Amino acid sequence: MPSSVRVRFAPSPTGTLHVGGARTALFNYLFARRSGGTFVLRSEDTDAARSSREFEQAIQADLRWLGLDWDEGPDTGGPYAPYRQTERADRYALAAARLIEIEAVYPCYCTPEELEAERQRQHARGEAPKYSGKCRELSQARRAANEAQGMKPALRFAMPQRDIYVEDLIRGSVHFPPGSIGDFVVLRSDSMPAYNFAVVVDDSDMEISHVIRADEHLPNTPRQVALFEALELSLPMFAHVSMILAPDHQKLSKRHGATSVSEYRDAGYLPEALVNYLALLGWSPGDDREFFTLPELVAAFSLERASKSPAVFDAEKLRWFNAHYLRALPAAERAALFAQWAAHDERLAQLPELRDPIWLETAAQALSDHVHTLSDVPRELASLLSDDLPVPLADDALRSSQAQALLRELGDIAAREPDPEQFAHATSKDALKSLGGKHGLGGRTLFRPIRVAVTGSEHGIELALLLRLLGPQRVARRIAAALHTQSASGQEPSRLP
RNA sequence: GCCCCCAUCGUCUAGAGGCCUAGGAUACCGCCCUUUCAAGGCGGGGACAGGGAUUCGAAUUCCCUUGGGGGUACCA
Repeated sequence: MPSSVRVRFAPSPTGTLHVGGARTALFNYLFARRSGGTFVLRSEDTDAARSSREFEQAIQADLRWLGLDWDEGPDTGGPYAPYRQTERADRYALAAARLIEIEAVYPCYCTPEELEAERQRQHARGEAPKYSGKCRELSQARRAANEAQGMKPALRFAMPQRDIYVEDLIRGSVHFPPGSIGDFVVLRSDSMPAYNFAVVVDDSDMEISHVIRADEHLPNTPRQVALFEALELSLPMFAHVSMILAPDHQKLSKRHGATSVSEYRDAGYLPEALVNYLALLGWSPGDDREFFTLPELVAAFSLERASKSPAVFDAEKLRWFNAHYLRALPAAERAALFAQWAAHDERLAQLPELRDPIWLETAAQALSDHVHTLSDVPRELASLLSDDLPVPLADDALRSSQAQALLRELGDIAAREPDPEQFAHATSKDALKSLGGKHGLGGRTLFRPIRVAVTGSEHGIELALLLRLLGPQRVARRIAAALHTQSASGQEPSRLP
């Protein structure tokens, strides 16, 4: 049997791509690629008030950034075009006509206000808020009268009163008892299809074999199943993956911080980190592997290993993945990214170092263990290079006469060797050690005063590398300033114990 | 309210009746490495929601309770 797997990701372009949507898209993509099937992108844009082409474009850009490409879609076209619901009105009209013909639907003249009032009443009485079905029994005369008045009815599906079973690949057989679902709208009064109807028509038209979507759609599925059956269409397989929750176990929303893919891109996350992290939310490979490229995910993926329980989005772990991928980047690639991010920062944009590829590669290498996201880059570079940032401390480390003598000599070297290469050579690790030997300093008593003098901080990257990145002029300036600050603080030089 | 789903360390998860004194990752803590901070290595604390039932034996099967989430729209 030719396994023609066809799956779809069907976002509604009413916002940017959410991490939850990205994960759903990823699972669909992986399933399609794994099985040699087709990945379809469909735009569910029937909510005219909230949908826009801008969002549609933005979602596509985010998917591409993640590395997820689709075989058929609104932009690429395909044998089942169009892939935008607003362009498929004729398909819905056809299916609606069929439903009218078999009397599976009826016109409903209730206004939104009436429906809302009805829900209120049901709520007050402690009943399940579902449509009463009152328009179901309207006489032909009544309907004709309403039409004559110019009332535009919605088309409502008469939900069959029987058991419905949804066979779910992840959850097994799910049973919905008769009477638990009210009649729902299929075609709105403006002739736009409602979600449950459009989905069924499209999934059938596009010969979707597997519907892989988030758990929140499971309660909708019996409606869709009823529609499939009323239209005598063959059912796709369903797979409802667990939802992604915020740390407070609520639905992930803006108030929890970044939720959209573009926010993570703008915050300096790498797509491979986000993909890797998202893949492991609600799915596991079954072994202890944790790092996966997209092709490796394709090879490892299966729906059987998708988990049923909801997953909390852990921004810390995503950061950890990102730091890992940043460190693993080839040096030249990392340097280019660092330069790109540094260029956004006005403090850094003018610095000549940022146009020196060798310098950049050295800096990117030195800083790579200190950077979790690319947005850390400007801050790290600025604290390295900006002249107004680190104020040299009057520090214990600078108090000893040996340390001050050492710094004076290092300052002389910096003044004497204006050429960066020569200076780097003169301040290599070995050179520093022998310099320290001359002054009776070694280990921390050697490195700490230099570090404090040139950065104002006790912590940072390896010292020889630091001096090389700062260059002779800065080093000379900062040592002079540090010695000045130290003597101005009124502390007499003291001998080391 | 009603319907549906879910339930292992704080978090992501492994675990398909004996391999579990419950494994890995993250986060946290300690040690090592080291000129410091990181990174890395090693180690530590930390979980089967509760109660019944089935079974020689249950994290694993069944039922109930509790808790969490979702749905109940002319949103998707």
